[in-house]
Amino acid sequence: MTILPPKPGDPNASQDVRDRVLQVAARLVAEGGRAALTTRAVVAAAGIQQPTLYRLFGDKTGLLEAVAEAGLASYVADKASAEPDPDPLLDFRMGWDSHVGFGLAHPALFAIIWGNPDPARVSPAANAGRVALRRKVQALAVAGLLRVSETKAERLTHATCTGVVLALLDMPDDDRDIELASITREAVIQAITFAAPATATPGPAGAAIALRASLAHTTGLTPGERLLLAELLDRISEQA
Amino acid sequence: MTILPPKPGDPNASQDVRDRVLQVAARLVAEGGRAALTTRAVVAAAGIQQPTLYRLFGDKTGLLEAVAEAGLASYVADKASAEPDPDPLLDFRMGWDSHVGFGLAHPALFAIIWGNPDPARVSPAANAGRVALRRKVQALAVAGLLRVSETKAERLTHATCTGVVLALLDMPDDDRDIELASITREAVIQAITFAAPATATPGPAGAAIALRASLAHTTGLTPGERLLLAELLDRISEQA
DNA sequence: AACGGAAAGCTATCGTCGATAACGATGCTG
DNA sequence: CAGCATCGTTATCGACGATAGCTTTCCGTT
Repeated sequence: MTILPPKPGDPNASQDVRDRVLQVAARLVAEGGRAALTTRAVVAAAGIQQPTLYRLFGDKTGLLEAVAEAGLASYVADKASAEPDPDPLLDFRMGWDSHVGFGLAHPALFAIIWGNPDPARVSPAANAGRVALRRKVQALAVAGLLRVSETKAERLTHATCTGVVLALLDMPDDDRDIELASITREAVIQAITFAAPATATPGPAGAAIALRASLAHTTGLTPGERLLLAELLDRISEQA
Repeated sequence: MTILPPKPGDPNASQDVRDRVLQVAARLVAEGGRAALTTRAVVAAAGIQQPTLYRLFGDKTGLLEAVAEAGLASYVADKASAEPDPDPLLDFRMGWDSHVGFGLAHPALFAIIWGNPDPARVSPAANAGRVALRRKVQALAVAGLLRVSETKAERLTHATCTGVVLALLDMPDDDRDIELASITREAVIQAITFAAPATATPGPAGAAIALRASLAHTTGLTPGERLLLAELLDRISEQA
């Protein structure tokens, strides 16, 4: 007459329980951040006891890492099902966008995995992501596109992509400058490969930006004219 | 016969106590990370009681933010004492390196401020850093060096620099690829600035002249808007 | 079919943490 | 001197991470 222990005699009941705990924990993290992941909340929601939780995951850190790894694994499972694109550059772009997508879909998990650096601990989840990145960088190198060492390219990509996602997560979710991700991605490609720029640099934008910046120091304009001019310059700037 | 309450009747004793608490808290964070910052450890090391701590900082989050702000403030105080370098590009590089230096000097504080995104909360410490960055980007724009909008340049710089520092902090401190910081810095400069200034003469007039010259190549403007913009640019140009 | 060992479950508990209520002491003000 | 505000002090609450010790259940062996 307990809650619902699925089957006492199930041979793979352990794995079943473990999956259920991970599912519950992932939901708690997604809803309330890492602070909401308390052992008591997990055991209550999963219908188990605290000692069971500790037998499964060792301690709370183990649970957290298991949640992170499972979340990342379930995300890359969809992406990695298809073999990598033959174009290494396109594959690199897709990998970048996928990583950004994971961050936006699982803000708390992303911040836990990549927002709390600790040289001592090696996170299996972070490792998995790094391996995927290394493969894509290696493909670039094989294609002769890399202008820096593989290590440098990998580190620069990982660092900038992580920074972009954290910056995006710090904006209100209904006002995220998602363009920031693609702009940075192309900047990274520019920095590590010989690939030609995807978009040519327009002429007027630079001057418009410069004038916009010093607009406050202009004279001879009415307030209305200045406001109108600012709007026009902003539009030209964004065309870049 | 207590430990050492500095002076019961001191008029500015409150500020004195607050500073002492901040100092103790900063030391605890630096030595043991954010987990070591418990209210009990702080009150014991500072020789005060828990209610005093809560009267000073509201709650633990308030204490944490105060520590972060004080740490960042004490760091930028040294740097900002001198006025910015006249060369905006050099000033930008120095700002980047200073930010990286702060991160390496205060790993725990950096991770707390920039590694845990939360759109709801506005961290005063993070704001201070952002203001400093905005000034430097603005100087680039005024000099006609910017090829993207100020907003984009600021966001890209902030995101990548944060990512680089977090990546560096994730390496063992005796094997940090510090070159990663400068490589990324130059990549960012490549991405957001022109190699050569876009405007020959700095200031509004020069930018207006440059934009007026390339006005025919602008897109996204109606004929009426283009005509109006031309008139405004002509008036600004003549102010030179 | 009976038995022994192993694995898992359960209850109860410990020490720590963040936070606060309630009281007392002190100094300033009118 | 009375009143008030500020600050220090004690005691306590509920929640948390973690664990000891006992009980139950299951499976393979004899």
